[in-house]
Amino acid sequence: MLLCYGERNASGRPDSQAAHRDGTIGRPMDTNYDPQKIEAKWQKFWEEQKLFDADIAPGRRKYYVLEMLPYPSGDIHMGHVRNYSIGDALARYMSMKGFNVLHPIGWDSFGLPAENAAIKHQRPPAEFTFAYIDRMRRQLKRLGVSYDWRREVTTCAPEYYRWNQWFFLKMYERGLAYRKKSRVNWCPQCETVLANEQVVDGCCWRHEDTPVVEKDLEQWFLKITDYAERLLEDMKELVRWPERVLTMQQNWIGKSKGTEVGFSIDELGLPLRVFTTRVDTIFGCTVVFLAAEHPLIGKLIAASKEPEKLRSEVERIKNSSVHARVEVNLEKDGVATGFHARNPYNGELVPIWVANFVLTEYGTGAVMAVPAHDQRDFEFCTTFNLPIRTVILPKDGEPKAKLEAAFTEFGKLVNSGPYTGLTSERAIERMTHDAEADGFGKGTIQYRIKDWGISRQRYWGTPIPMVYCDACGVVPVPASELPVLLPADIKLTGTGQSPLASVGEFVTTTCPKCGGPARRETDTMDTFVDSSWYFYRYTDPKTDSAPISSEAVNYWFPVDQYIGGIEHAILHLIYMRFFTKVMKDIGLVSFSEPVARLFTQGMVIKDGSKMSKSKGNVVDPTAMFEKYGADTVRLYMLFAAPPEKDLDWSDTGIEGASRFLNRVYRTISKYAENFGAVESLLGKLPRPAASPEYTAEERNLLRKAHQVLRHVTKDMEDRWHFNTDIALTMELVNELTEMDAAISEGRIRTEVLKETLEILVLILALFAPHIADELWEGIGHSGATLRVAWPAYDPVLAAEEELELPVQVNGKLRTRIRVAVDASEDDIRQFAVADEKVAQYIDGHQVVRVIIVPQKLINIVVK
RNA sequence: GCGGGGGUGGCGGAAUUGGUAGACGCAAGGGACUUAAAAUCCCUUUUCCCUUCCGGGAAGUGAGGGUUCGAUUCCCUCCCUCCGCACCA
Repeated sequence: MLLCYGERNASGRPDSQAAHRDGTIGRPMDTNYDPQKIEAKWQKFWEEQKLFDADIAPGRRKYYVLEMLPYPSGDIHMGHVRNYSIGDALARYMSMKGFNVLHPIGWDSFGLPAENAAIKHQRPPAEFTFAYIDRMRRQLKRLGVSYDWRREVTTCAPEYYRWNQWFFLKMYERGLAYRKKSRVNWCPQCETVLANEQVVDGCCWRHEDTPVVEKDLEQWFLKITDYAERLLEDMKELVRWPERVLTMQQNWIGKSKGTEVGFSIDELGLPLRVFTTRVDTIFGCTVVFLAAEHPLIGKLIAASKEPEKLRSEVERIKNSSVHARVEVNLEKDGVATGFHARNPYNGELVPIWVANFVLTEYGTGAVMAVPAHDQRDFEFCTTFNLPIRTVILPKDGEPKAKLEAAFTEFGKLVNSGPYTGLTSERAIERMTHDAEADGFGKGTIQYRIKDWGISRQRYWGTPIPMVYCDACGVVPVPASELPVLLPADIKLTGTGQSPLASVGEFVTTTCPKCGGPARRETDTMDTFVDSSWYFYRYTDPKTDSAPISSEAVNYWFPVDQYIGGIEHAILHLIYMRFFTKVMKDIGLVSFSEPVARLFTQGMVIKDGSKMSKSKGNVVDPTAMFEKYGADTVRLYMLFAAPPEKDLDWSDTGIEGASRFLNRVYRTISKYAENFGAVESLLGKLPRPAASPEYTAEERNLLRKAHQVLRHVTKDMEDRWHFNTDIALTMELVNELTEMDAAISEGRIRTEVLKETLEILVLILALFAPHIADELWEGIGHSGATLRVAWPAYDPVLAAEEELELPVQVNGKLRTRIRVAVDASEDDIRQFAVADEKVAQYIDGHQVVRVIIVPQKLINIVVK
């Protein structure tokens, strides 16, 4: 039925694909749409053509599309399919626009699930991991995403993780990696430590029902706090990031400006510093609170008249303190220490209490309590009958006779010695200044963010490249000796001990400094280290003299578009920014922010909740590929909702997507005869002078086609509402169906039909690339659509000639009139008033005003 | 409590700068084709009301108010819902 490439070659046109050895390329279209056959055919062709291989091409505009790399859990899920379908539509569009597109993928392949599976089945984690990677790679290839597979990065490979170790050593050199004993969050399920970012509502981020417990352990930390200010400051560059993500990061960093004030413990003559953002309220301070873990507590107990009693009381507070809490609202609790603190502003002595809501890690671990102007202090002092003194009045208003809650707003100072009468704003300034002048305090900035604890007592991660020597202490492994390899033979027990500690040949080593006997560090790194820089490695995954190659990074960076789930808003996306800043400081890169634009897609949900094994509502993508083909699954993913919103999976919805592709296939295969010799005018702007006069029917068809092309082009540039792009593509197919008679009877010339079908196929190439390539071949072209330049729409053809304008009388729609696009306002007015229906509504009334909005509507106002 | 989304037919969703509300798809109902079924094609489908088939009217985008010739869109008050943060001094 269709042309053969043989025929066309006979006419003298070159066609490299006709000789393709496979034998399926260049054959006529089948009558029926067979996605399995078509998708296999084109995936093979793409691979053989090295269609997605991207190389540095100086002078050519590049575009780096990045999607979050998957953890190899064994099977891809619908969230991946959605993420990668969005990325692929963009990558393909940018390729067709002529950009040199880098579109890589890799595996976030260290981590707990593989280790847990390994313990269960008594097989090495590497075995699971590599088997799963193979399986998921096949699944992703089945999806047909335009990845440059030569650039695949696997984070658990020594060639990759050695550079994690290298970064660690660089940070250690600069004092950014350090070890300290600290209270850590421990997940009894994971049998390891969690970063603060990984604790959600007091529970583990992976085990929502498992409360985190606390342990004191020697841990390695990365000093992200040194970068807190820059992480905030550089957000100015992130203009193309979702506001939501920036806000979440801002809250996480939690900058607050305040004053540190030196109180002193009167009985012991010890200094006691507190941090406050409201130094203007300090004359209302009636108590000082300590956290139960405050470093001075020991001394207080020792000096106490009743040390045992105080010790047990403090122990009680510790147990009820905010650390252990899982539920949201904790009763205020505390105990008086019997000691007193002297307020340096007025010399007053106030009692020192230990309170359960005071955090050790924030500020100085001690706070001045101003019950009249802080709600928490108010609640505490009310409970324990401590004095409350008002020192701030509302700027315009009387104080309440009886306080029912703290007045926490700014106001005017009273009862505040020399500062009485000042506004809060002025007082904060003056009082901080005076403290600095007198040396008992200073203005400071506090951050909520804490250093990033990266030690994990697990096996399947990057070994931390440090050595403990009895003579030299803690010694870094020299960079020349990297990687410190993860031993392959190991028995995993899951007891909570670092598994590496039981591997004698790993632990026993010599000191790099003195050559004496030494032990290796047996903790491994948090896997978020791996994902903090993997997207640099893609640009030159084989380079082995440095983590990155400057030439490659300079060409490909920044990442033009990063696409992934919102769940990484503060974890991965803040670590990644931190790493880049460190890389800048050590001279590896010249910029501060790696990602120019971020897009966070919505989740795929079913029956109202996120797909999960426990809920039993998981839809397996590979089963869908088998049933409908990858193109249908992609099309449905993009059609069912705009990409930033959650997407409801519907079994009948995907049927609709499948029906549509079948319909497109049928429609095109029906018309696509004899196209070989015909040249369309697509993309030729302006149309050549000799181009044909179109009939009304031809104009209608071309108008619709170019309007759809216009919409899709504009949408791809910014808005990404693929659902509307696909809806319009459906409208175009509907239009073709409606014009079936005109086409069959030859009233639409072949070049017009061909142009329309070309537009249809090239748009489809973004969302359903396999069928698009098949149809592209079917209508007389050769090769992949990816190599076809994205066609420019013709604004003249897309323009409407006649409009249907709604006519309103007093804002109510009464009729519609058809007018030429260029009709004058006078003409339109006359038309409208002359209309029979309109006349009914204005008869007997006075026309007050006639509003004509060009191209939009007419509104006649009557009285 | 604070911060940020969102609320449109039976369902997913359109309406991009204030200008025809419900595009497109799903589901449902009816019809054609078929021995039959599947597939496909055609028609109907916001609600209510009037009407003898033609056709016509009113209401309608969470609720109430405001601005405007005109509001899903802008402003105010409130309700619901989702997400993030949450004793951070």
